[in-house]
Amino acid sequence: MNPIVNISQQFAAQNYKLTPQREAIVKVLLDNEKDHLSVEEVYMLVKTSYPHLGLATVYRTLELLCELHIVEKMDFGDGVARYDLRGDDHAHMHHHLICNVCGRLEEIKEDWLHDLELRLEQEYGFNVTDHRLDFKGTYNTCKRNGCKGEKDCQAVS
Amino acid sequence: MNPIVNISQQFAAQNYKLTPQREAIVKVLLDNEKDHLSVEEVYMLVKTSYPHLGLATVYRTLELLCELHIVEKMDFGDGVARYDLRGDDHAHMHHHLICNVCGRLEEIKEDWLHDLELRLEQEYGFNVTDHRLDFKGTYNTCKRNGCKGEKDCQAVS
DNA sequence: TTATAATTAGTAATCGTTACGAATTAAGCA
DNA sequence: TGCTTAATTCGTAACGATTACTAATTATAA
Repeated sequence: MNPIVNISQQFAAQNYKLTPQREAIVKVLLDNEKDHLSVEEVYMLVKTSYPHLGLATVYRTLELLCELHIVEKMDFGDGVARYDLRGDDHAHMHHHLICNVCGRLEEIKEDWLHDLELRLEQEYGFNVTDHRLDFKGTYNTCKRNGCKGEKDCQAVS
Repeated sequence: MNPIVNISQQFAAQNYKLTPQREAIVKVLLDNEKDHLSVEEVYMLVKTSYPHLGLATVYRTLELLCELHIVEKMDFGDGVARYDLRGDDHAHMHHHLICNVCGRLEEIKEDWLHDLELRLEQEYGFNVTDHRLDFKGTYNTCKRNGCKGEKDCQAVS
């Protein structure tokens, strides 16, 4: 199905309207599905198709999309929130590799935590609804061309 | 070894001084080893033993401790940075369970990611220097007593 | 059309964090 | 001991991301 139509229906189902502003924002997200855009980035991109749109609307819309589980808010500790369209499927198959050298961010869409989550249920009595798994490190290919060295003290444990 | 002495040596090794202010902050961290204190919390706590200490000093000291790998900065997406003393050992055995109902935060000190990190090295050519693994969910014991329901849209993927 | 509610725009306020300049303390050396 | 220099601290101003607020606009429904 046309993703815009699909999202429009999700809006309607919760008594929200897909206004032109909201649609423009959703389109930016769809056009940049591979990225994890910050609010500022969405704002810049959306301005090309909807110049008068306000920053606050971007914030509000992303929050709404988040509430509707259409996008996912994430925080890589760089001081800005980032948003990503959330496929219907891979809620639990969504991990990140963040390169210390070039800053590149790769997504891994495999379910690596299923067994661990079973174990949490059984051993800890903890029922997982959401998780987050990020790795920081260096690509071997990056190491070769002028490594800037590891940045200290990132807000990722 | 006395942890303060140990830390004092780590300071000296990098040509930093363990001033009374810094020592007071380290003591707060040692006294609350189980918690993940925010800057504000450290600030409040340290004021009982060192009333004149300034907030900026807390920020600067925690940053320094982070640089020396004595503490670890982390971000649970609640808008404030949190800090935790970093045992010499469990750099890779440090995961979190965050309860949706009561907000309780439990630490898991087992190395659950070793195999995955090997796989990243081999399959992705990615050498992990740091990682982060947080689970959100509910404790079964919590569910029974007045569940507040799942909070939407936390900045944890 | 008119009344009501939802949405938007623009901007002020908030809040965590960082930067800055002056004051204080410590260290090195004559 | 005094003097010089560097490190550290303090208080606060500045900053940047986000949120809150008010007026204006748009849609909805009687």
